[in-house]
Amino acid sequence: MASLPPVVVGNTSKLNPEVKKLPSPSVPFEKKNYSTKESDRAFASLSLEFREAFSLIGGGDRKIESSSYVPLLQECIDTNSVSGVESIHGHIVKAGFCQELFLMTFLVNTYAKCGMMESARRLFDSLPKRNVVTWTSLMSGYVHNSRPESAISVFKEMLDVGGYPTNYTLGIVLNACSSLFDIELGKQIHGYIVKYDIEYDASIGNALCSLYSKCRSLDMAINAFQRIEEKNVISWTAVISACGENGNSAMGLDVFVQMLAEGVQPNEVTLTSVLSICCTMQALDMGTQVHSLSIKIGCGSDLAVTNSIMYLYLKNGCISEAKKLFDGITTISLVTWNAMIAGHAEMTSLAEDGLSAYFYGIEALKIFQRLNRSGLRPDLYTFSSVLTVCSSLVALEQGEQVHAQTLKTGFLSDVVVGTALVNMYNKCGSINRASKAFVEMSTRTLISWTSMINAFAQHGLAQQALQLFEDMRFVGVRPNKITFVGVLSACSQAGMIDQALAYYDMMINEYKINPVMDHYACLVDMFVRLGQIYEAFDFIKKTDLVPNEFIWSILIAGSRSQGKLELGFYAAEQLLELKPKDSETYFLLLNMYLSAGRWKDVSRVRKMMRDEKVDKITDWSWISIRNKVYTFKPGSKKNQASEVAKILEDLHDRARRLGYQVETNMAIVDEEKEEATALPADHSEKLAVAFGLLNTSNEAQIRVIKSISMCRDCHNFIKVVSILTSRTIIIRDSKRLHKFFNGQCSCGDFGGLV
DNA sequence: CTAGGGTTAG
Repeated sequence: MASLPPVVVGNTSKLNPEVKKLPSPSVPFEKKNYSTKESDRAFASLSLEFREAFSLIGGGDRKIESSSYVPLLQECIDTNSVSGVESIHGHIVKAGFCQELFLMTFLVNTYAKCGMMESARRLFDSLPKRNVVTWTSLMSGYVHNSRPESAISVFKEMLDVGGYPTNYTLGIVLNACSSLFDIELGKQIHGYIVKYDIEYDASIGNALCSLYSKCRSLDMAINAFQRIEEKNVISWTAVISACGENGNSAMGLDVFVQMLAEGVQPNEVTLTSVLSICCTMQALDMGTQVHSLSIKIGCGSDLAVTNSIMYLYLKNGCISEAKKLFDGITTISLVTWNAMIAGHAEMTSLAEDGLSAYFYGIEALKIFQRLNRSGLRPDLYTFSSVLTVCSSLVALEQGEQVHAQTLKTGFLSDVVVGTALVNMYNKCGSINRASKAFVEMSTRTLISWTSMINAFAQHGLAQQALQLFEDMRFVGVRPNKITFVGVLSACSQAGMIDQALAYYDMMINEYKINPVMDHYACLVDMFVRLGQIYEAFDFIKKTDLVPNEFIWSILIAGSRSQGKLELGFYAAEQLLELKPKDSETYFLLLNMYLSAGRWKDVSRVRKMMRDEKVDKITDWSWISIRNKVYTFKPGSKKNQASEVAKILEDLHDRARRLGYQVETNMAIVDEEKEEATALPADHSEKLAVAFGLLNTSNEAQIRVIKSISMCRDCHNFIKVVSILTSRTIIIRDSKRLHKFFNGQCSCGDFGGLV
């Protein structure tokens, strides 16, 4: 168990040590007599709905007591009725109950709960006397209305006039610290709590637990939890959430099981926290059990619980279960919509193949449209997810529309939305607009900086990437391992070997970040780009690195372009062993043996493909023009006579005159197998690009998505097409983004190209 | 008067 924090005896002198001996907060009611006329007039001033409620408690009767207003005020809280509070307040004034401290306190609380902090404060200031509950009500109001700094200043005011805090008061102050991430004040309060030995109290312990959780100190949060004498369901829930929020999901689930074992009944809030943990752990089994449990304990229809389960199912690919839950919800909240959209957005990266990923993305956009029509207003969660979807769909037009919507609604100023926008423009091939979006952000997080650095790197703009990295360090943001992936890949693309090694060293020694596979991949990539393929192999051996698929495909591409065939075969066989179910790899290997004329190996690979039932590869491309999606398969007969085929033929002719040579050995053609392997394949992206050229204006960018990675032949061809047509052509394949312009590609003609 | 929850970016 971790030790308690040091007691900071800061400005706690005003805190009263007599915390345990507080005067009873409730003030006895004083009964008064009122004239009939007065009472009737007061009753008439009530709004209709409350007059009705009033008569139920005998409001017409002239002997009404001050406490009779409490249920009415409670009703205002429950229904969030602003006009109701004002009306009842008026009635109370007329009835002459303004001296009733208890009632006035309740009124302050009611104003606060209804979000009317100005009224609450005005009433508070007008009171001739207040007790600690009045003070606490006002503070709690500020916390609930997202004004934690006001809550703290009220707390200081109270201490200044000699008020005594209670455990409730301290809980609220801790809560305010938590919203402000003010760990310093939090520790002072904690010091006071330790000094007067009241850590055992649940309202204090629970608040401490969530404070430390929010301030990223899981040990302290657990410590606070353990010191609570009578742990209630809220204590357990707080500590479970703390585990989840601080990256220890497994412990969170353990604590949940322990809670059940100790016979503490979870409630809907507990289950939501647990479900959220299941989600991050992709623990579908546990989540399903919690789903059953939620039904058993009667909170199966709680909206937050349902949203969590729905999201869990989505993230685990159980679309129909998620849809069933969604359809069963009677009042769909914004969070429900957001979870649906985020779930589908997530599916686009989890999907097995590019084609299904694409359809999940389309589905997410459809849900977003339905949300817009439903009358609810999208928020920052919605916009961030939708922008991510636009990124994976390379859907620039939709992305621009969402951009406009974020501007109009004011959510553009949110840092997460801003970062999502940077990524959207980047992944749609527009580095200039990505950079503009980044520059216009008012605040930036590590993720924002990292996104922009990686964006520059992906576009082959090494200098800008490195400059931005230095800017980021200059403003004091600490890079993480993903930042270094951007930095190293920028160096590697530009062939800056010395800088790459220097940054690699900086990462390990200055920032104490252990290299991961992506960093190695950058360095291997760099050696290969510089033509040092044996150095690349040496580097792998030297680092005891077990290469992953990405590294093998870099080595394959390098070996092929440098004519080191034996290395290429070796690497390809390794890749196949690593990904035995990957049809793309089989075709790659097949092509390599075919082009080398190694027929024995050709038939061996063919046999393996038959055994594994790999007989075709889903080469699909699609292009979106004016919000309509067009899908293409590799050159099938029906396209031969079309205008698309004509354009393509013409482009081929003109490309040949510019020196382009067809590579005839690429076998990525389905259906007409045997023949097709010998023919220059019109892979799907060629058709999609031709279609795009035909159907857009002369200056427009062409943006195509492809389900598998581009082959070398198509890559060469499209480069030439970008010269012939003076167009920018963007192709996002399964591995990376290719932005072709004036005969060049942003990938630097490299990176797993086969 | 009090404490815990669901959905966002690399």
